[in-house]
Amino acid sequence: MQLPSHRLGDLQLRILQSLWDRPDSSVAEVHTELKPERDLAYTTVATMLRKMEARGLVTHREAGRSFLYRALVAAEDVSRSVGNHLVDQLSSGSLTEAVSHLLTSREVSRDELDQLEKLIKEAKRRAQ
Amino acid sequence: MQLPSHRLGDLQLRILQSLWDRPDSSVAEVHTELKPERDLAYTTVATMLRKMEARGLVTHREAGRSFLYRALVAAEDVSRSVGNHLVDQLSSGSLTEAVSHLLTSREVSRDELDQLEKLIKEAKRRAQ
DNA sequence: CAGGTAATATTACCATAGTAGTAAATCTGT
DNA sequence: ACAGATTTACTACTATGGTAATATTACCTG
Repeated sequence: MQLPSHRLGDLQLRILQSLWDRPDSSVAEVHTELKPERDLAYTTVATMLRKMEARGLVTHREAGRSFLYRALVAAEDVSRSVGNHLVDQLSSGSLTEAVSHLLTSREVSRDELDQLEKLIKEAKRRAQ
Repeated sequence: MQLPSHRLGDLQLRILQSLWDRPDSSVAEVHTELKPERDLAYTTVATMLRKMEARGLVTHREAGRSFLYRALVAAEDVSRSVGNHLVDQLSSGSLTEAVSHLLTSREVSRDELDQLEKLIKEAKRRAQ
């Protein structure tokens, strides 16, 4: 599953997330969900979905007079790709360096740090 | 320091990194450094630098007949911005979720995990 | 001084993300 | 049946990143 490698725009990613959450969404549903964060015209969402379909990112089926869209790329694949890209950008590929960047450049709560520690331990156990 | 924010292209970021590493580089020097990874024409680098200057990302001074470029944005600022953007994209802003994504979607060596653990402890101590 | 070389300046082109207006088709309530 | 609403289709435009060829200018060397 080599997802169409080149970069997804912010809007495209956001739309994908919406579709992962609620597959078989109509344009109206996606538009409504995005409404609070981005005040886009209805046709903007529709056009974007069309373009994304052309790129193989989503597909649709008809239901009555409206189209129900569904993501064609898996959330994990996109996450991995986005993450890898970022790690490459941020630190030429070093994961620890990337995380270090994140830790030092953000406010990280005590709670989050605990969670992170737990994550590492998890990963270690799994790596065993 | 509101860096002319988002969407630095890959090439632009790469050029910035080169300039952070070696300020006052000529076009030729940047070009030479990038040569192994990307086989770009000399003029491509020159044009990109010009465009980046127009965007306020870099500046130059003259030295003889050539220009010496220097980054105008700080590495930390760009790192933070890029990192924040990633965390937003990957997990709507949750750092731990983002790191979790990174950990599960990559091969992470035992050694890296140890380093990560150390990072967390560091951060905890600092947060005290 | 001539000719090569190295540097910048100008110009151009393509792809794609984002945005949206307008048109056409279709449904729906009164 | 007609008005309004919903929906897709088509078209278009801006911005930007990336890429580079060509033109011009300036310098250096024999």
